[in-house]
Amino acid sequence: MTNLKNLRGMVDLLPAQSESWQKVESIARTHFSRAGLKEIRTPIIEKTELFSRGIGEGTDVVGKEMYSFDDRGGRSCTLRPEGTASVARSIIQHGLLNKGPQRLWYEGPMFRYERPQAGRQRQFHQIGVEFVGLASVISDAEAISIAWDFLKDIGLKDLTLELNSLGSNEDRFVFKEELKEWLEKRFDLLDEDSQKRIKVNPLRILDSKNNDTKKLLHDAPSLNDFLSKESKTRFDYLQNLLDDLNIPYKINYKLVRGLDYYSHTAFEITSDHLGSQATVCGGGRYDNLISELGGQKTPSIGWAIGMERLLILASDSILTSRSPDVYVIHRGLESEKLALNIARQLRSINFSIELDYSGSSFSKQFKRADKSGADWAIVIGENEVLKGQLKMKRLRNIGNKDGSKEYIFSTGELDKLIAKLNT
RNA sequence: GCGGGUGUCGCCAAGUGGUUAAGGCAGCGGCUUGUGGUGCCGCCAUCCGGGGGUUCGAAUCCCCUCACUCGCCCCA
Repeated sequence: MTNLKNLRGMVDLLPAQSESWQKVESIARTHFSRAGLKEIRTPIIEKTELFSRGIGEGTDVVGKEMYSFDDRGGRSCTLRPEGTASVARSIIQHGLLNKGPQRLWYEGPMFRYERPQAGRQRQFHQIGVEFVGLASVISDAEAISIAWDFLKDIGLKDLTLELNSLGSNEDRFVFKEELKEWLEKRFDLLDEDSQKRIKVNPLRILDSKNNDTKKLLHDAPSLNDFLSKESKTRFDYLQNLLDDLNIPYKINYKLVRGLDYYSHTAFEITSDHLGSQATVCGGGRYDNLISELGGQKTPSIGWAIGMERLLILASDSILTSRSPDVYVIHRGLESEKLALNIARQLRSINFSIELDYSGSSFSKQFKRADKSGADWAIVIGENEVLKGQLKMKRLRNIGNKDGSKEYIFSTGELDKLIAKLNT
């Protein structure tokens, strides 16, 4: 087993966890379908160009985190590092906007070549929502509220919604020049990373984690002061709507986010229980992405939640795994046939049944039955077969009304056994 | 790409130069030739991430390497 191990940062999802994932996914689906969203599934590999153009050449994701390779035809391909660009591409390609605005969700693996650490893997999973072709502030509020309510429903506590407005392209352009000038005057005081960023992406210096730079930035021009009247009104109205929905938020003027396509609304939902990678959900408005990729100008907003991070935070009720309803114990050839048959019949009416395969002693089988967590054991041995009977035993005391632990049914009256199971 | 930490059975874990590598959990078998959750007994690493070296002798010291992990950057 020395060579054949998983690639770094690629994680197996083992049976012990898959049930929790399914629960989360099922809750997500409920939320999405209530909100009238439709699912979209796109390939996990795209032309490299889609991401470099869509996400932005200057971003970390494109600059150093993409899983890119040439296929046998010499085309440069990339494992998707995020979902939005693919969704945008698909919408343009299939002319979906001719049918009106698209309200979509997606789920699946994403790939980023980074050093793995807590809450970060190279293959990770996002579940995301995109409202494409919607410009109104209500759509921002709606998108945010879907994320917020979903996370709350999963049982996450101590979440913070951080909110900012990046303004329009024009706002940002003016601000960027101003900021650049301000920073250049203080070039020597900046940390190395930030010095490099001045030319490429000065906005990103704003959320530098370097303490000295942070201090310095206290007096830097704020993007907020450069927002046009329209942008400001927009931002104010969004806050207004969130207030109405009783969704608490914290304005964070330094929140810029690492993908180029955002404008106006940008937000993150964070938790202090995640260690260093605090963001569980991130998103924003991307009014220029679709046109950037060759479509019509199409205002849009979306977000993505990291499944792995979500599951780190999920409540115990999501994480506990389900036991079978009934454990079937049997010994002997005839019993085996009957056991298989009974299991099948009970399964057909939606009971979950675990059948013992060991052929070991009853005592052993009972121990296993107990460990399985099942409430009931059905015991089928030679005596039972001879008498045409089934013995059913209660393994746990929950809801034991009549005080009895053992029940005997004839094989002909399975309905009585089922009635007992339902008590 | 750059820092810090760790690497002994499926999981947890003792052992820090002296040769049979504790223990617990899980697993398997038995006590109990048909009845559970307790208890008791037995089995379960010729090997200590890998490769070199030092030594009479190493899991324990040195070197290299790999993997995992936490953090930086950035993000989900």
